[in-house]
Amino acid sequence: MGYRPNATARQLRAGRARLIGYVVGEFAGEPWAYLDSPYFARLTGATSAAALRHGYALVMLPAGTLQREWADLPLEAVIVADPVQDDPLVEDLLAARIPVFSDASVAGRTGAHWVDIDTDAAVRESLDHLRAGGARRPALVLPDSTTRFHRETLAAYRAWCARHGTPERVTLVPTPGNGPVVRAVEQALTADPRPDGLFVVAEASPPLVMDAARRLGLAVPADVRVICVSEDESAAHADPPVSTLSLRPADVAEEGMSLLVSALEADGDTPQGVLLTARLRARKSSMHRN
Amino acid sequence: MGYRPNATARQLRAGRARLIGYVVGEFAGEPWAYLDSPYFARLTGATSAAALRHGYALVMLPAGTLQREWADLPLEAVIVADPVQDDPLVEDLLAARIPVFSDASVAGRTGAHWVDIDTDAAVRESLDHLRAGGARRPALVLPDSTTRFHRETLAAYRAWCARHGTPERVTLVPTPGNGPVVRAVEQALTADPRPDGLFVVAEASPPLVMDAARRLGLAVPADVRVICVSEDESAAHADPPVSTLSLRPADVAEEGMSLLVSALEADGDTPQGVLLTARLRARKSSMHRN
DNA sequence: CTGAAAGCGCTAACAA
DNA sequence: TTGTTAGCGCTTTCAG
Repeated sequence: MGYRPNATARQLRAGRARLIGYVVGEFAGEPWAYLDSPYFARLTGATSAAALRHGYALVMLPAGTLQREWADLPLEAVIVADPVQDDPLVEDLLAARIPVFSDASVAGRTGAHWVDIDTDAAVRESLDHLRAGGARRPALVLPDSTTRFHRETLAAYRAWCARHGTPERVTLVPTPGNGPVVRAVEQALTADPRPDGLFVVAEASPPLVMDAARRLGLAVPADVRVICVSEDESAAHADPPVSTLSLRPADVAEEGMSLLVSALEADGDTPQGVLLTARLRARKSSMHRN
Repeated sequence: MGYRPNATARQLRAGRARLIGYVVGEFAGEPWAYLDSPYFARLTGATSAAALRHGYALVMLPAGTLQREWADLPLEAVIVADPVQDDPLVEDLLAARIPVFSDASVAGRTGAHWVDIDTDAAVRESLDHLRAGGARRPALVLPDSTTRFHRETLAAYRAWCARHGTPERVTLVPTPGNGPVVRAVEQALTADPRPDGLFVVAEASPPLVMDAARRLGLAVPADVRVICVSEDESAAHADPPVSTLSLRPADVAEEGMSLLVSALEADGDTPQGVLLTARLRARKSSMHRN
């Protein structure tokens, strides 16, 4: 017959709603713009998938809001992807004794768990790769953001430059979006002396980065070797194919959810974390032999 | 003091959980791949935003699953974005008496509401625009999918060709992704006689479509005028800037959520729907004067 | 105006 | 085995 048990009543009885909140700390200005980023799109999808597989459903929350604005949702935990520095949301959540899952910036705090990328190793590998391709003066194009990954990327880049006795060439991108990033790339490539390597951390469509170099009359990789931090599949189809550093959103989601679920299930307040290694996909844009 | 009311108990008392499910009917093979599409990314974000604004939270559900797989979620309604033809999920939901919100393919069914794009008008406007730019033999690059929009696009294209006495030139793209679409574009552009207009409905990075034409030695728009159905912001920055037909995901989400909420609140079983007009953004890739 | 009680729909424990 | 009951935490109603 057509009987369907009442899910809410079961949840009340069980004492758990099997619901996990998901917020992105970045892009506070445009609360949902983060889905336009291939990285966050993948991360969000993979997180949903992993949650479902563990028997939890994911509730999408708008970036830049506080716990009190959706306090009437029975969330067992909240995932805060890429929080900004001293994110008030993280504090709010922790104060409300709601388990938080985020990146390494919450490491050590009670009720907080995390997964993150080994930024230092990733930046070092990328810059070493550019150097191996002949780039002696690699420039960095970085979003002007206080995300842990971006802060650490800048620090790692500076350390690398110091180690190699190379002056730093950093162009900050004020806002997300293809337009601003392309302008920053052009700016970086027209500096004097011109960089012979480019590490584009700000998210942009890789074909557009190639277009920018072409417009300036620069050959990639002969004149400038390029690596983009990107999950955008179009990198492989660009002309030339663009080397990418993948932050492995699918694996981050997978590993993170396993950790979160065991923490929830074990009722563990003991903070735990996992560190993953980024993956460099070398393509033609960075491979050059003199 | 630190008292926090139990959300589940309140929901049980209130008899409503203020939770709405969200599934995409397409991409059944890769349940979460839809977020890689700028269209669905926007649609998903905007739907979340609109839901929250109306006091509902959105729960992400994997494409290609059935109601029974997440039956223990207290969903007041489920949004099925772009269902495939005779989608079993829609039937499943309707049978379980869960209100469904989807596209025009569910129009008229009890407990179902919808919002959709006027496909016929959109296709006609696009092809007329290509023709006004001098394209006498426009070709169509279409995903091999049974979504209502894709079915109706094909029908509208055929009707337009018949009306103008032009033979049909249709290239079907077997699977989503930049690679397959770019190959289909190349195939379409190397047909004999070569088309002088291209309506790319399959989602691809617009700069890559320009790259494909360039590789074949074709000038855009002089040799071939191009319109892409795309929400990808990179279209505006491509070389040349690519004309796009926007399916207005943000407005679809907005209008749809208003309708859904009033249906839920009014307890209305009477089917209702809204039809929106797509927006053509003419850029250089389609503007040519002989 | 303050306080007690009923009941939302379920499940787990217990009684028959 | 099958049937009854208590109680999850809240809100609303009703009594004091």
